[in-house]
Amino acid sequence: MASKTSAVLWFRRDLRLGDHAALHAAAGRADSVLALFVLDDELLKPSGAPRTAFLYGCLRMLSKDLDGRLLIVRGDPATVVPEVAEAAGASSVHVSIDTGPYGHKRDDEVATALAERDVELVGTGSPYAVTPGRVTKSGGEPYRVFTPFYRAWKDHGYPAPAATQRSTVEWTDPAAMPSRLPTVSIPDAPDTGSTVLPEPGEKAASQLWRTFLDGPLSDYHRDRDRPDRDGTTHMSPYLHWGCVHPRTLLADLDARRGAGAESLRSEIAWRDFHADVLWHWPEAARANFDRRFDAMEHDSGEQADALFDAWREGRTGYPIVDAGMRQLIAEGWMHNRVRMVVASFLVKDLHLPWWRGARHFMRHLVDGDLASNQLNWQWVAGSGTDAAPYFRIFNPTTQGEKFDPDGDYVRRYVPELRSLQGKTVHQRWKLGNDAPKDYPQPVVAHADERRISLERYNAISGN
DNA sequence: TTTTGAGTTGTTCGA
DNA sequence: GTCGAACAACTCAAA
Repeated sequence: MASKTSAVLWFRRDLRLGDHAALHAAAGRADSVLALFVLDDELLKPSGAPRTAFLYGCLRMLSKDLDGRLLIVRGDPATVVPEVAEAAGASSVHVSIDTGPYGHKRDDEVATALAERDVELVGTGSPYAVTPGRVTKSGGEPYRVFTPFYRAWKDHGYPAPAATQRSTVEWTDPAAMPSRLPTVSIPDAPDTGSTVLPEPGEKAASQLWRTFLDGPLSDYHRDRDRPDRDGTTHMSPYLHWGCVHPRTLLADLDARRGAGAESLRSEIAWRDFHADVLWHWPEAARANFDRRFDAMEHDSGEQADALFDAWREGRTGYPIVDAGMRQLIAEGWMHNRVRMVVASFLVKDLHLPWWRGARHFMRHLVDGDLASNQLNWQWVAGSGTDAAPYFRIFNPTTQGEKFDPDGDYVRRYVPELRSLQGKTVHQRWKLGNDAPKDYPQPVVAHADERRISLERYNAISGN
């Protein structure tokens, strides 16, 4: 009888057991599979407390689903993954492909280190419906514009969800592993202050998705823009850590008709698009995608820092902006429409560089995702793909009146304005002496700042 | 190579 | 209050 073979399944942004291509690959190749997660300080560094706490929660749920058979080690993956593979007697380490700038480099190093021990690093699937790099123009060039990408993405197609095989997988018991491995237990969640996080894990993701399908989906195309309504999926943190795979969601959407399903499908494609762009242009995580914007004049110094603090803390005197910034701190999440409004305010009204805002978002968002975050910020700033026309500058007051027409969203997050009725929360100038005294005056005048932004844009565009 | 149509999410102004 | 036009020019993608 042949000896038993084993493989390692190294979890990263795929913290689930259902519809897991790398798990299938591992189970198809070996008799037993060791589940591994590596606490990589390098990866966790830019992640703020909310995202780290959510990650630890997801790890706890995953470990529970594995009956505790999840090995957690701390260290540099290029060192510890080969150690674990050797200790497990594995001939292959299986992963979902990571196409991010850091993950890609890390996996190259790990693959090299593994190869020295005759262990293969096998990448199967990715956290995207279509793995970045696969959708190209007919000449093989990557897309820079969403709409043609979206058409090609739909033509390319995405695989159907794979059936769950968890019962047929024999999981290796990490308790039987040598003690010299740098194993740790899941750390206590970092203090997230007053931030209330979503329920972590695969089951929570699945339940939330079912609830969305049965309710808000049919009106998603309308309600997704309304921060005062609960019309969005709230799936972003789960998608980020892979508690659910996007193709699982797409399969449900494809089984339904309607504008809501089509609208959400396109949002999922946006997520794929930004990952694809970052795969082809990794420097877009830090630098302007359109390098002409390198010459854009930004404000700096004490005054600018004070305005940045006002923005961060939600005391700009623009209610929809302040509500959004306070929601970010309260929930580690902000409604998408409001993300655009506060981003536009930072860039076009305060004249601060987009990356200052992007960094703040990454520190506080539970769903903080490098590709989506950085490229959406660049979109607002005008330096990204599909850049907004120069004249598309959000008016924070108009946006508030339009998308929070009854003022419910603002009142939820800005207690100083709770005494105001209806949409008057957006129109304090109408109140005269009745305006709340404990809410700040606008830190800048939008009309003036809009003009300045247009002038600065003209200065770099050669007009 | 040239041409053509189009490009997530908006605002303001004047009739 | 509502509505349509104006707001630059350029790049991208595909025929």
